[in-house]
Amino acid sequence: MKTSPRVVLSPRKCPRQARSAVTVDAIFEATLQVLLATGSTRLNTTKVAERAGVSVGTLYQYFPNKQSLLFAVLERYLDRLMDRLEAACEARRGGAAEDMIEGVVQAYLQVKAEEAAISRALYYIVIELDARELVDKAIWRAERAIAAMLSTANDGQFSDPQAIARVVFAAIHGTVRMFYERDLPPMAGGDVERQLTMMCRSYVAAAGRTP
Amino acid sequence: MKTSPRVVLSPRKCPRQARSAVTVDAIFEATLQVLLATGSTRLNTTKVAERAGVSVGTLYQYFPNKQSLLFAVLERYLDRLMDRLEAACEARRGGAAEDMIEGVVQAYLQVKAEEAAISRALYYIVIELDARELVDKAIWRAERAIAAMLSTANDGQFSDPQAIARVVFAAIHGTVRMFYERDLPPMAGGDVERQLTMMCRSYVAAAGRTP
Amino acid sequence: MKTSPRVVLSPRKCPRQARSAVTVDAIFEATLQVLLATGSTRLNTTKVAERAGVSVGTLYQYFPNKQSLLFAVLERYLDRLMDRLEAACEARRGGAAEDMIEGVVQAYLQVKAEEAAISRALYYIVIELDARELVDKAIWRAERAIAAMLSTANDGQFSDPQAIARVVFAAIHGTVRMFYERDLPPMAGGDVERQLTMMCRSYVAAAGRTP
Amino acid sequence: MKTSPRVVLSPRKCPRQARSAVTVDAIFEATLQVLLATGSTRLNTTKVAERAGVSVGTLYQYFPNKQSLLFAVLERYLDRLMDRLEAACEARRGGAAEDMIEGVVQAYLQVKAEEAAISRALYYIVIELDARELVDKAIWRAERAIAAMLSTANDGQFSDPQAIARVVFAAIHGTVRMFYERDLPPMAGGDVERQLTMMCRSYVAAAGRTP
DNA sequence: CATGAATGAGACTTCATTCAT
DNA sequence: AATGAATGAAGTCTCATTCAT
Repeated sequence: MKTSPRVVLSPRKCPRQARSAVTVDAIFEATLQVLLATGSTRLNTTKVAERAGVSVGTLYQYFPNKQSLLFAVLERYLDRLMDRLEAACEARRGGAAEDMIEGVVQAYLQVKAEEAAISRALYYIVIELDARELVDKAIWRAERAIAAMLSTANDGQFSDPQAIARVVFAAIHGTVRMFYERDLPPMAGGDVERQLTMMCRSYVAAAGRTP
Repeated sequence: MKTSPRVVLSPRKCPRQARSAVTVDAIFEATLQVLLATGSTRLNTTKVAERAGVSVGTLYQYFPNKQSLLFAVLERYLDRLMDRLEAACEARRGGAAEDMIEGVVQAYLQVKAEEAAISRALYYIVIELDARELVDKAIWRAERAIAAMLSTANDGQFSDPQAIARVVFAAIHGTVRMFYERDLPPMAGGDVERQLTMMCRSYVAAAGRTP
Repeated sequence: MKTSPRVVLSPRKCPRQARSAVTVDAIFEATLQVLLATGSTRLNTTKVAERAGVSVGTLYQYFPNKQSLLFAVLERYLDRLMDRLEAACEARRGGAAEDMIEGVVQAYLQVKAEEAAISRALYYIVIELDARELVDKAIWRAERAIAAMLSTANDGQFSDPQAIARVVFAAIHGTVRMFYERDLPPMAGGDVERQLTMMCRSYVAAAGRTP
Repeated sequence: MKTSPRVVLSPRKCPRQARSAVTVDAIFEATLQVLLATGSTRLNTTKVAERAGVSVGTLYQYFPNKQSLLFAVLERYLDRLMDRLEAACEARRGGAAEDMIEGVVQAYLQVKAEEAAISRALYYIVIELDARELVDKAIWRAERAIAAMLSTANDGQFSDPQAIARVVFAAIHGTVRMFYERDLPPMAGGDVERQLTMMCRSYVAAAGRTP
């Protein structure tokens, strides 16, 4: 896929009619399926359209080019992922710092376990589109959510919750990626969680706080 | 007319003459350069051959197909990376556990900083080739090196150094990846290092040890 | 980047629109023309597409690969050839055995004379594709047609018409091939026919029959 | 393989030294092996040289190009085949006409049975090189041998032995090719022979003779 | 709006042949 | 003489995108 010559990444039109929304949804779903079934290299617009039960022409009415499609799919995925993380953080506000962190680890692991394959496949898109901005935006959401949660800790105030959140999220995300990217978690799932939790807890505990 | 191919990943022939070795090296080097200059999606065998100053035919005399070339490049990169990590671990044997870990963090950050771009570009190859085995092998080397180092700690024996090593490496690797994959380290470099160090130190400290 | 192909011989899609049928026909026709004009070794998909007045892409939309194209062309040719032979056999039912055979010889020679060149060119395809099955199917049709005709002989019943048909067809086909494959029939056309007819007549006469 | 621009078909040099003869023989043998093992499309000079245990360069010292190699291989094969047929004819001189013919059928079937695969593979070369002349020469040898044999019949003189020989050989060769080209002779081997013999005997018997 | 046939640039790969060593 | 590394033209096939119906 060629990337250079100034490509439009935003979808062509917002589906106003119900029918359109269904079509777009089908296309999104089809993209993921093709991605999983045939791999990212073999993904092409014709296959996606076929799977979605529409013609290529129709696909191109909703997305001006392949990149915009992938971009939209990625965006939607990240949005939903972060929605869930935010919800998890909100649900845990007001507890003890270490417990809150434990909750985040748990939530993130669970979400990722459910969709390890999709996650992996989409990573290809990130590189292909150089869609780092989109990922950054997602990371910011995650950090903000975690930081906001940490601010409500009932056992002391962090001097820089944002910084803590940043490292905690990096550690969780990175670790999880490392284990789930390999198909067989070489550690029993529970073990990863325990160790990762221990690491984050001890980090949070070590981070300076004013009571 | 082709009749029924077969995808092979191992290189085609070992260069017997001195001339050949030079050629193969040039091809490796060219691959990295093209990868960095044009991105992984734009990489094609013609460009690589051109950059290496040879003809496509020559390239295909050493690698039966594009995949085997990328595979070999990746393998070589990971080998060298792990060589450096192992050296760093060995140089720090026999210290206090937390200090050793600090050293590893430092070393890994340094290595990765030097080649963030290449590292990122190669990650695409991992996905495209589904070369997880190769990555796994590298990870094992890293874990073994760290575990071996931890076993020489002069301030107490870990009950399961392998497990500690695993999580520590995952955290370091994951965190680093997250920050370096975004071109601009959003944290001052020093800050990442400080926080990551703190996290790993506190984890190691928290891990059970028998004096 | 290709990952793992698979050689398919069946056509890719059935033309649904009228336009498609025209295209496919043009491609068939073009294949034969290129075959005759440049020889089988020089035949390539680009030339065929050009001759057919379409782009390579179009060609590949109907045939997944070069082999399937050649296969289809061969199949169509054999089908038509056998259609004509069957018609000739049917038209001669109910005569004297030797006369019927004479008719078959005549018919086959005529058909082949008309398309000696194509026939020769296609033979290369049979070898290249190892499309013996296709040829076998055609031979079976021929044998069945001849045997059925022989069964209607008004001058005695053959004990094994199938066996007679088999040898008769082999002799006719083989002999014809031998003479037409060399561009210049070294025997005056009439002479071949006369001799071949004599051979087949005497064979049929010699074969056991019950009045 | 390109065929047009005036290509030299004769071998580059007649091996004068024993060593050369061995090399050339090895190359011939290797060509057949590669032909059988990988098929005619995949046959290439490098593979042949490898199999023969020499380098491509050496191969090109004996044959100016690929075509001349194939040409030589074919020529040698046909020569040997006809040597055997001639021998068979000579051994049967002076018998009854029908018995002599029976002998030829027998001999030809036996020879071809032994090397059906090679025979088939070489046929490709005939087409690729358009080496009909070579084949014609072989056919002439066969016809001459059979005609000469027929002239010694002790039971009557044929008016045109050459013509009889021509048709008999065409029938035998064509029939045999038809049955052996299909891997599985659909008739029990003995049955082919019996029927073919009957056909040729009755033809020879029917052909005019002066006692 | 939808369809799907058509396009064609461009990617991968092969292989006959040469020539420096 | 022998070797085998290097060449590069040519062939096969893919796929994003357009447009007539």
